Amino acid sequence: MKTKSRRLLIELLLPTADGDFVARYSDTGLAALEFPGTSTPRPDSTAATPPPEILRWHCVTSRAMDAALAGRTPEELPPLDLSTGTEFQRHVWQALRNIDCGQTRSYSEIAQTLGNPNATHAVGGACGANPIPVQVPCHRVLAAHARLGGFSGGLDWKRRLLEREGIRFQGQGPANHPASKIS
DNA sequence: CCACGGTGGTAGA
DNA sequence: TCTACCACCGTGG
Repeated sequence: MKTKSRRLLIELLLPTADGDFVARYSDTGLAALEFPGTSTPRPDSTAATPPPEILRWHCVTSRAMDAALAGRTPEELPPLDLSTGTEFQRHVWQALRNIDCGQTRSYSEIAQTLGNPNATHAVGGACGANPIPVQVPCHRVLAAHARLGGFSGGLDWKRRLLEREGIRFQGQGPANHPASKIS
């Protein structure tokens, strides 16, 4: 394996009802997804014609986004290239993928799943480093007591995604709530 | 080594 | 309910 030949990053515009996302592909699959307005305003075209395979993946990604943004589980996903993260991060991302649509987990629950019950804060960091938001559902991770918690892409997006899935959450009270727990 | 987070929990105001 | 602080962890400088 020497030099990871994944420098091949092709950017493609991904129009949705919620705006134009930008998808980036490596030679092994979808490597990143960016919310509308954030970064790369133009996918650019200098990169000649993308390989047919990538165009096919992009098609799948497009359908997957339409479904996800509508609060449904995509029927098919393109191969995901999550090789960029550290091992810990990849474990977290994998755990995120195990959360079904409409369900949630807390940062500490994810930490427990990884067998590292005290790495809750680190889990938050890994979620923030998630290169493929929406499809790798980092938005389904809430803080303790179903509090909203944070979100790299902006809390407005997190709320929207959760609402589309019919998920209920507490107002983002900045403080903790020792009382009334949800069992 | 140090500082910083998408945290969690406690203790006081 | 909100702020202040501490404990814990993985990352990056």
